[in-house]
Amino acid sequence: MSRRYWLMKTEPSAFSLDDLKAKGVEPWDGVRNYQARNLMRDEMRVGDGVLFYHSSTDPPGVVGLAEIAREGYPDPTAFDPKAAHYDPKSRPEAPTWYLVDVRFVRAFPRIVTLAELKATPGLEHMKVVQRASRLSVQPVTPDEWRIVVALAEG
DNA sequence: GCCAACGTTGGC
DNA sequence: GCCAACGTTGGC
Repeated sequence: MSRRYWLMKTEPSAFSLDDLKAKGVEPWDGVRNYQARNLMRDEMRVGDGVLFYHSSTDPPGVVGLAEIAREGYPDPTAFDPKAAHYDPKSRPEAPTWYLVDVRFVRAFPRIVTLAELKATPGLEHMKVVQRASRLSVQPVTPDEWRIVVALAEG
């Protein structure tokens, strides 16, 4: 199986690429969406590439690269009554929610804004450019990956 | 702050 | 199982 590619969204006020750079590796916890859960639990492999996307900021866009550092495992924050994303339906013996660990790779020399993604031929089918795209973990094709990296670093 | 899109919940 | 109401996301 060859390396695959993903886009992962985060609000930088909560967790930014700089935060990931400081930590090195971070568990991507708190995702409570079944499509995103399925991708993290079933599809992501160690070494897969991640476009790191900042949302709910001005401007939103891809700010750098990360990679999958650990494959899917149960999200411990779902079991913790004090955690923000606690889910009593998820139990350790039958977990509902999964996460992966993400490792910092590099920051782009400049942000590739959402507006730029929308204006770039070849990226029309990226989920993130589609209206009201709420999925916080999205697959990216190899061509889309190359185009975005070339925009930032080309 | 607005609001469209979308996922989830709950009444029936 | 349907679907209206509701909550959340996230761009603008």
